[in-house]
Amino acid sequence: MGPRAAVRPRAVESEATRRAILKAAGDLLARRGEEGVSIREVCLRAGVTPPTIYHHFGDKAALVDRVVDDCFAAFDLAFEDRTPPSDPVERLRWGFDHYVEWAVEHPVHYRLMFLRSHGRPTPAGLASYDRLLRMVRAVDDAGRLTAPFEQATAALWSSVHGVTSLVIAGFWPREAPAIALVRDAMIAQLTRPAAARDRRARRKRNGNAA
Amino acid sequence: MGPRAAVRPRAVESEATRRAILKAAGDLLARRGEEGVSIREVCLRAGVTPPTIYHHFGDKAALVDRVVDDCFAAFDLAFEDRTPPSDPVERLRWGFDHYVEWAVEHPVHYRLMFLRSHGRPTPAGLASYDRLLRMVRAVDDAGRLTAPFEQATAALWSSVHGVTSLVIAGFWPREAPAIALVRDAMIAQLTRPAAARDRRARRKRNGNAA
DNA sequence: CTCACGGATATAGCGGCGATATACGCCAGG
DNA sequence: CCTGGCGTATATCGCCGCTATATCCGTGAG
Repeated sequence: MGPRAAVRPRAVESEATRRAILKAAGDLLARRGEEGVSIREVCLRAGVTPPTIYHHFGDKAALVDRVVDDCFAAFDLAFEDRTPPSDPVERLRWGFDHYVEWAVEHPVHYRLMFLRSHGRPTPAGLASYDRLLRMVRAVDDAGRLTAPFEQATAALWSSVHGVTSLVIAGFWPREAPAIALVRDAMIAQLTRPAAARDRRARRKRNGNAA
Repeated sequence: MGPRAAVRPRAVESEATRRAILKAAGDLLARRGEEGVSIREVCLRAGVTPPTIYHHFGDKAALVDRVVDDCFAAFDLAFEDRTPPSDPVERLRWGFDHYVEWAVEHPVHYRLMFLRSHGRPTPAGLASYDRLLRMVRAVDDAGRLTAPFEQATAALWSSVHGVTSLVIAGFWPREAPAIALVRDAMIAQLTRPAAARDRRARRKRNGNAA
């Protein structure tokens, strides 16, 4: 920890190697896409040799899984960095839009996270889903959900995932008007307006809502 | 063309080779999945050598594109083989269910058709989309569409694609109740009930509707 | 302090992949 | 009968994921 650490302990060295591999793989993924990530190329960028990667990660799929974990963390952070509307239904709309926006800006990552064939829910992925669950729970707590809680959550996810996949795959332009149509249709069907007294109370608290 | 063709003309021979390659690639895709289709394996099954494939198709991606064309044809056929409900809105529901059903039974093919990164609309793919367009057009012609025609079509496609992708990817079981929830929510929001006199006329024509 | 242990890394190579330069055989038009 | 060119085969390139084997060196027991 002090300046004397000219010879770092082996565990520290090993962890640094591990990080270098993950960083190289992540950079490669972002720059050259999914096909651009090869063990040999990662080795060149991380300054290691293939057996080191296999020692740390097992195989290429496991390495990619770890990178995908980081993607989920970045995905979560993109929501954490912005302040959502206070109205729970408006928060759903806000989340929908930012979900699509993030995915369009990181199509390679989104594909790895949600479009692969195995669909194993990673811990980081479950944390992301938990954020959605909490958003829908807030609507339910306000008495404004018109469908069973889990089903409504799943339905909203599938809606935003549907439009996102079509944009990512290139079938739709990113400004497709159908995106907002799907968003508003699902929200209109799964939620009900706030009761009049709630709306009055909210206006009093917030001034003008966005 | 006659029985004299003991020595087949070169063009016929070549076309037979082309078909053999496509058949081998299609079988391989269905049996071993997307990763199982390799030029060498196709060669073994079709009884040809690599340059022949490259002569006929250019590269592996083009060969796969041709196979995907056949997938769209099979997809279309799955709808052609069944008789849809006469009510245009019920036909949407019927189409939604059969879309999901077909995709769940052919996940590898669905993935190639709709989940790849390039999303080039092939002629066969456009024909499939045309079927959806006609279904929505029928709703519009009955005066029962609540959104612009193209947007409503796109929104319906994205909804069914969303639930399908999540099932295909393994995030949802194929019997997930949210599937019907999404289906009915989108249809409820994008269509309106038939006018009373239309409903009476339809009942008189059809007896009891399904 | 010594030294065997074992975790971490390197060298070299296997089998398979997509793709191709080159060459050959065989049908078609003269 | 030539002969041009299309369709196919041989052989090979460079890259891939992965691993058997060997080496280095920090570490912990004596």
